[in-house]
Amino acid sequence: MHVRGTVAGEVDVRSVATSYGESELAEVPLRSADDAGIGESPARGDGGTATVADGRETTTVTLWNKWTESAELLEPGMDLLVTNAKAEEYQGETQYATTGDSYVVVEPSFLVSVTSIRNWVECPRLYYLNKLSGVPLNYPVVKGTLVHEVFGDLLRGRDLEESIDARVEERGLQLGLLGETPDAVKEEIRENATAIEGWLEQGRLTEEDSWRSEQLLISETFGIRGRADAVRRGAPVELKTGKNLKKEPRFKDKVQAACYALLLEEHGGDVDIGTLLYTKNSALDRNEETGDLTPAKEFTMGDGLLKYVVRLRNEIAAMETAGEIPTGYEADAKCEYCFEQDTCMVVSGRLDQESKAGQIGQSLPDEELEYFDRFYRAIEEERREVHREYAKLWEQTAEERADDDRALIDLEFLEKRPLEGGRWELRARRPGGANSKLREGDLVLASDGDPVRGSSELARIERLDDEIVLTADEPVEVTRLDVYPSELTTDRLLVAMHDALLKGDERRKDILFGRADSEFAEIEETFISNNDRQNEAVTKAVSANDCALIHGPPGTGKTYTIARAIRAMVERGERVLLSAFTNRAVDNALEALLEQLEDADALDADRVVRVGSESGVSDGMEPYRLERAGEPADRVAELEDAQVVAATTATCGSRVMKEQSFDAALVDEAAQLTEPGTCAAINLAERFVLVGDHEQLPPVVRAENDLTESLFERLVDLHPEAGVMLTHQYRMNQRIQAFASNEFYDGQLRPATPDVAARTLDDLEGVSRDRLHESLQDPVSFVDVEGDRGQYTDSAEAARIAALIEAYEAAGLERSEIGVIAPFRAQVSEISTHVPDDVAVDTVDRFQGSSQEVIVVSFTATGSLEGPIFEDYRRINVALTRPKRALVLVGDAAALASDPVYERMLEWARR
DNA sequence: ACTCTGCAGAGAGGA
Repeated sequence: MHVRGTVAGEVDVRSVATSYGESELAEVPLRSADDAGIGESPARGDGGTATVADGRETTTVTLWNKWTESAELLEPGMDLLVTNAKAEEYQGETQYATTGDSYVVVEPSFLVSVTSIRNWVECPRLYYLNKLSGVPLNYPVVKGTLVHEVFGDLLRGRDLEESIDARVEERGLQLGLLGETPDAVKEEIRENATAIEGWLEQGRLTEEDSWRSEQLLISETFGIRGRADAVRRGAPVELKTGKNLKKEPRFKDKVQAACYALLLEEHGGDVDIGTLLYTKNSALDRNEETGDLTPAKEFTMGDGLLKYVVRLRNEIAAMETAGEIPTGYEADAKCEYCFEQDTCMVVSGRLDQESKAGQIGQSLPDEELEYFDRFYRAIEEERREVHREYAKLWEQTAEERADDDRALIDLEFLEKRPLEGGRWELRARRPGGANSKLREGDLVLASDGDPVRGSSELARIERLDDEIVLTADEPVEVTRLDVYPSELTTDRLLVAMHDALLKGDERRKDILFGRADSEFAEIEETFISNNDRQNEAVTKAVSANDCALIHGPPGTGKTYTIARAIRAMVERGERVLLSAFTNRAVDNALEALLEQLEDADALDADRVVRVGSESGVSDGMEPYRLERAGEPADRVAELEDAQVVAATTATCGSRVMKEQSFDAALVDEAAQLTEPGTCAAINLAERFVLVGDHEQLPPVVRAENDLTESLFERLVDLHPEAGVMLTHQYRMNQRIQAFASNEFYDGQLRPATPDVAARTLDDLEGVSRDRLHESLQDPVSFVDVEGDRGQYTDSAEAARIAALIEAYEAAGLERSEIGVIAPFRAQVSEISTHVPDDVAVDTVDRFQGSSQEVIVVSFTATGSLEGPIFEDYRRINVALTRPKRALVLVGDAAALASDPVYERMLEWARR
């Protein structure tokens, strides 16, 4: 029986005399988890789980012997799972205890990766450093990855030479940055691969092996996840590119294999053999002791090792839950043999952390230490949220996942087709109307219906229509797709923050912490002659020695201003990075820049490069996209000769981009970026320019924390000397802009020209306002609809909106000139069923950054305006500033009048 | 209570 609950008090660890001698035990007071009884862990097919106490009772679980080590880690409030526990009656109360078959798992919903455990067993500090500073681009690692890829290909039956050629080609850019030539790399891989091939041949001679490569495994019981290099007859095989002439595998390698064994056990396996393949071992390296010729070392995994691995995992989970930083004393590793010793000492010294290796150098100033602490915590909170997403894979039913738009379920599997190179193409049909946040190009968990316990594979969505096309390493009979929760972004945020504080130069930090003002060079040049503020913005951007901050309200020409500034920098011979959070914003800014450069004949378009994935980059910018595959020298030349490089901030944190440096970084939509996110871009440049509007929507974060304020917003207050606000807008009729201007911009926003101020629907060809009902003839109107009281949908509003669209069409408008904005996604789909397809209907959040001739806003609130979505007034600012010529607000007047800001909006709309 | 974009991935190795 499995016992699961929350630690309810202090844990008592002591020794007792038993018939077997002296034993250690820990008594853990356990309370049932929030809504379930103790022990009510997720139902599993084997019937091994039972409810052991009802309601919120507290009981005691006794952990024996080695498990007391995990008990010492427990703090009240942590979750605990004990598998195969036995029940005992004690003074009329049911208590529980571990048995010889038990595992004790601390915070089981915290998913620890196998790599983390492998690093941790070497030294907990190594685990921490790896997380904090990432692994830079280096040849041994790239080579290791290549050998693994070739190994996978061999298992899938691909020809060796073909595989090597293809895999080396794919990594052209990385190899180029490392200064490697394809021939030399191929030769090295061939050496490693020969060992693999020979060993595989041996296996084939003796028996029929069943293989799986690169299997993604998640364990809800042990709280571990990872990707096994290969699985042979249910047992893990780990590939190592290095050499090991000892008789035994390295301990950390054994631990790694044991992790996969645990994961496989949960998937129905029962294995006690692990294989390590040291591919640099060759016949020439005959082991003196054993006469070993083969690169493979098999070892038997005892129960003890598997339990040890779970205890290691518990150490990580407990430390992360408690928010502690490891010191290295947790392990008995010797620092003098450690490759990371210097880094470890420097980090310890700079961050004033206790460390076994000792400290070097001066500690950062207190305010920087405090900043580090705050953001470290915030980023780790985000990571916990990603872990919660994982937990939902098994905590929620397929239907709940589908309702949350996190999964596509009940797909009809159509076919699997082998692709060149050993991969597979999978096809499935989805039932009509099914919706999800999955998009083409996304990485997903493709499963046969159960992504955790069933067979699942990491796959890429190639096409997403009624028919879905996927590519994957193995042929899963896919009937369900789940969003794959990735920690990549969190990892990169942490590294960006680390780099900003520990690698950033002092002058930059003086600016970030407000200890110095930004300085500007003298420039006598007019860049934009018809808009003083834009000209001032470009001047500041170009002349800043440190930073410039451009505040651009809706329609004020932010993107044009950026493009003009970059052109000026390029003309001065500088190398410039152009970045933003979203791919769309990067592509928009890049498009504007290309127009500028073309007009000015300023730069060969060949020297503009867009870095990003094929699915992220828009079709229009695809010609500028840097291809990663190819001849190394060519790939690297294309990147390094580029005078302008455009990439999202997430990509700026990639290993390839971190090798690049720039004179200036320009970040668009900077108010939508977290501080560490912004740092990922500006870390790469000598000086930076942030462009944005903190009166529009803030960064998207999962947890409520310090990440919600952008660096842009903080610096705007800190550095008035660096700021410029654009005030002339080129989008809205004067009547439309009035409310936003007064409410959000102190009345400073004004039409750039009389034409803009006076623009109405009548200016559009074939459109006449006279054909509209009188109540819609003003540029701003309000339609009072008493809603249907639905929480997130309102069909009364939706029906009314459909009628409004017909009215606008009757007045001569094209459907594509009309946009409908609603606060909730549910209402967006409700409206979509009422209006024709070519009318753009979307959430406020997704409308940010675009505009339309006519905008209809559906407030979707009846009676009152309660709910977090209405609390952030920046959202109405975005909604109301999208139209050029006409704005229609649809909603319940009584509800809107219940909030002062919305009430003022109502007065303005009704005039 | 809601909004929701990025990322190839996790692990690759050196005494």
